[in-house]
Amino acid sequence: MSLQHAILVLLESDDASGYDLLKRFNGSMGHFWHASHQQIYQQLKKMHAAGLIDCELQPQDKRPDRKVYRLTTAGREELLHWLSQPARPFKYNDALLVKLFGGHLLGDDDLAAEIHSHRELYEERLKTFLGIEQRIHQLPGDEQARWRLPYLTLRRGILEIQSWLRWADEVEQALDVDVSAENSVEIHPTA
Amino acid sequence: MSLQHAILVLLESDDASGYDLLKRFNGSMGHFWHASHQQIYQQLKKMHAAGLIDCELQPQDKRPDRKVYRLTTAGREELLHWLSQPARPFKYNDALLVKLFGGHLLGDDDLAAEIHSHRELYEERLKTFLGIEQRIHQLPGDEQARWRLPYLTLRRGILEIQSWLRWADEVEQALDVDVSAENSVEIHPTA
DNA sequence: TATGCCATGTAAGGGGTTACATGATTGA
DNA sequence: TCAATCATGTAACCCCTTACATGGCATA
Repeated sequence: MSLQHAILVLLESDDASGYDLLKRFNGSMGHFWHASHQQIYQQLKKMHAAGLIDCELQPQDKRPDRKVYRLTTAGREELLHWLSQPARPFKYNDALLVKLFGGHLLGDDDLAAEIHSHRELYEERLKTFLGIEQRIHQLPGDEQARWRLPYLTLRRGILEIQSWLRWADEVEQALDVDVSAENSVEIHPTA
Repeated sequence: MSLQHAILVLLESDDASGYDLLKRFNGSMGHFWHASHQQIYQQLKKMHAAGLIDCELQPQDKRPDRKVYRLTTAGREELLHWLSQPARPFKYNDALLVKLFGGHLLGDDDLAAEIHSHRELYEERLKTFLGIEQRIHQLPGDEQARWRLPYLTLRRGILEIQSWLRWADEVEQALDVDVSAENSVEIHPTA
């Protein structure tokens, strides 16, 4: 039920098309909310039918038409109502940890390889987030003030990934895998 | 599709009823997998129909009968197959951060109060996890070895919460709310 | 020539949530 | 007496995923 409210939050700060929203879910909101394009288009349809958002068709030449959505009064009220209620605590459902939990059926190096590939994903994301943080720090003071709350959510993303990486270090130590040798197994086989 | 595999992992280490599984999802797996009792019973029915698990009925006096499930060969194969494939990266969908992101529609003290109530949840969980960690540390060496992988998942839970709490400190500083005065507003109003 | 971006959708099916339902025992 | 624990489920609904579908423009 919260994708709706995530969309309302985004539309409150700016009118947008489904495609715009998708990009924002992959961008400024990407570290704490995920949504696929199908989800978004379906949800927009429902919200429009429910009167929470208006739609204006913007024809473009050489491009498909854009349907630009805007909050209605009812949408704004729904958003304020949702904000006034306690947010539901987050539910973790992490397949990687299920795998590790049952990992005695696998070899330690298989587990280490899995951790390693996730690590690469997280390291890349961390770079992106730190880049965004840099850009926010370089904004003039009043602009920075406008980004105060999104900045705090970004900080969550950064601290989260850093903690994940520290955990991955622990795991790799525990699995006792020589990471530095990983790419040279065939060249320098253990004697 | 992964609840199924979480159940397979749990049944691999021990036969269990739906109710047992529920307790384990709230216990040793609680920090990385959540499942409701309806979800579990429905899933068990499907898995039984698919031949992944067997069921034995254990009558009890003064208690409802228990249906105890056990992996079949097909179930074990499915589990091994799933383990051999890369785990899907985790998807964050955190309503609290959506709220903070759109929090300019709310007052800073409302936001701080929300963070505060989540903090209480997390602090309690951290205590529980640290307690479990202590108990694992006090086990004899061979028992400790058996808990090696679940222990690593527990470490993830601990590091995760600690990083959340550090973030909450940052947020509370940024919101500039005097936390120590929170419970004494009526007694000592700001002059 | 192929990939990726722009921009929108539908349809089927699977998964998850909410509400409803039962009923005895034990401890505060 | 009230709530919690033990122990199971059904039914309706909503949400999300997967696959399918279109089609032009720009860049490598």
